[in-house]
Amino acid sequence: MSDTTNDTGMPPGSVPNESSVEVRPAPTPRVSTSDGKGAVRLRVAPSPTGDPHVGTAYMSLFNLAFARQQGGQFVLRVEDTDRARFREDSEAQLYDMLGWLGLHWDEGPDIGGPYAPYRQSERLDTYRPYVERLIESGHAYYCWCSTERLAQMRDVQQKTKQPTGYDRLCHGKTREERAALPGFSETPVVRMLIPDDAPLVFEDVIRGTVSAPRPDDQVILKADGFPTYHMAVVVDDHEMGITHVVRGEEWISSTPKHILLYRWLGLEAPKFAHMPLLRNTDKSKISKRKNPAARLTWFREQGYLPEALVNFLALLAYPPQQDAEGNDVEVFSFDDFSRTFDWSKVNPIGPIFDLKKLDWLNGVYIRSLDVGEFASRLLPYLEEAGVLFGNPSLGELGRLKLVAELIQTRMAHLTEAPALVGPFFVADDQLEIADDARAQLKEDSPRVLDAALHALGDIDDHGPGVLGTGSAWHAPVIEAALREAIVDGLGIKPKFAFGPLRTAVSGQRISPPLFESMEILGKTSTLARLRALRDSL
RNA sequence: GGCCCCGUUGUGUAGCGGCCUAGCACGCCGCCCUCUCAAGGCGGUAGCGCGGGUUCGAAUCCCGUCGGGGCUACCA
Repeated sequence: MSDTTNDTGMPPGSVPNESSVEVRPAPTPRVSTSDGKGAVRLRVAPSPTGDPHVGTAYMSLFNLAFARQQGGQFVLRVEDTDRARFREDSEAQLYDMLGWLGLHWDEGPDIGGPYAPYRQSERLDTYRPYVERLIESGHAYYCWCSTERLAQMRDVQQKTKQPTGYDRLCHGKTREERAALPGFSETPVVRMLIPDDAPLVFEDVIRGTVSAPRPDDQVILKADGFPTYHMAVVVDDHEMGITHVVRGEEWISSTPKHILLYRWLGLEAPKFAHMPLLRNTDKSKISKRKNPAARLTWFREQGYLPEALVNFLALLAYPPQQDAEGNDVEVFSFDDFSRTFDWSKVNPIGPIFDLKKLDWLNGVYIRSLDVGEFASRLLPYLEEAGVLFGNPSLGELGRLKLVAELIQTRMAHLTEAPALVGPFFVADDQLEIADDARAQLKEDSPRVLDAALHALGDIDDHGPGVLGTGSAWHAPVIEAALREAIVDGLGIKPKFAFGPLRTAVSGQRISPPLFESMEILGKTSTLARLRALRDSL
């Protein structure tokens, strides 16, 4: 078992105990230190065809957990063989998101490694000899059929309810012989010649013995000279020394092709683990079209903490951790997950990607952060919303930390911060009173506000220290004064006594605790805001 | 259509022939706490798809059935 440390999915409470709000240093460029000789080697092999997919993070998590447990390596390989769907910025986004999640790879296109290059488009020369060997040994053959003929053929097969599959028109023919027939294309592809006795059963580390459909004569080299996934994955996994192929269940049906390729090439096949597929609410395979959460970037936009997402993902199709007494523990770190990880515990049922538990977990992680750390995580969202700008002053950061303390138990998403924090960073005469807040003011509001103004005016806020510290302007004093004046004095129930004050101070119906808010704002601002609302009635 | 994979409360899971009148977490509902909203505490709701077997005994094993999903590309 590995004792390799990593910084993925920090557990609650393991954050640095830094008491100030700090701005993060720029990430230092990573360089691969892998020697490619780990006990086990796993990889994740996404294709850069758009926004990074949540499934990629899910696969990476399980790959990494096992690799770390075994003291092996985790490789990131970019499968960019589909030139039609290739998206330029996709790769950078992928690095960004996996890095954000703390799912770090030991080798990859960006950091190199002993088996570089890690981008398939840069490995074209690698595949050629393998394809040649297959053609020479008679396991593969050229095919000149045009896409039109292929489509037509499939059409007929489907209409006559025949199994679909290539009809081998080109097999055994020379270019000249084939050219005489219709549906000829100048640039050939190369196809596998699937034998009748192709092995259809294989061992899966999650599912045990699995049988798969009989493949047809799959294309392994495209007309544009790029290998298909099937060819590239087998060659690369072999050349890169991959010991465990972990991928989605959708690949079960093509595994026989890969096994055949390994066999023909005389290579040892890796172990296979087919993970269940994450689902939309309607149980279909999770898709960006049906589910915004299929986009990895969505989680950061929505104010989720990366450690919460990692924790959540580790709970999908996998049981929780257990404590010494055998009780379930749902909140845990990547290291805990990795330490106890076992393929046999993976549930083959495809879990529905339901955000409810993630929302709860996010709250749990938010509450577990040190206040300073919490405040610094708020910064990007506050800047995005225009509550704070560029380089906040020391005073602003100090105030933010005080406010952060009040709102930490009141948030499920970081995106909720601007609404809660905003009132503390707006000029008194710029504070907007929300319509719904104003609407719920009762006819006794003026009396309440007058009483508050009077009672608070008597509190002495002079004294040493910032924010009135050292003065009498403290939440307990403020509360006592207000209760005496309004609850006792006017005989108004607390619930109604403080409503108008809350609205005056925050502009909202719902806000952080009132008296603490007043303390942070200071006497001058508090009175100005109470006065402003009073004057507007 | 064909071939595969899968089937425990709304969701995620535990269960691997008797400890199951099916446990846990989230959600939901109610109560408590309370200056709002949260957080926290306490309690509650809801499930083995269906039908046959095997067995003294089945959520657990077998068969069928129904249901869901995946694949069926010069996409991954």
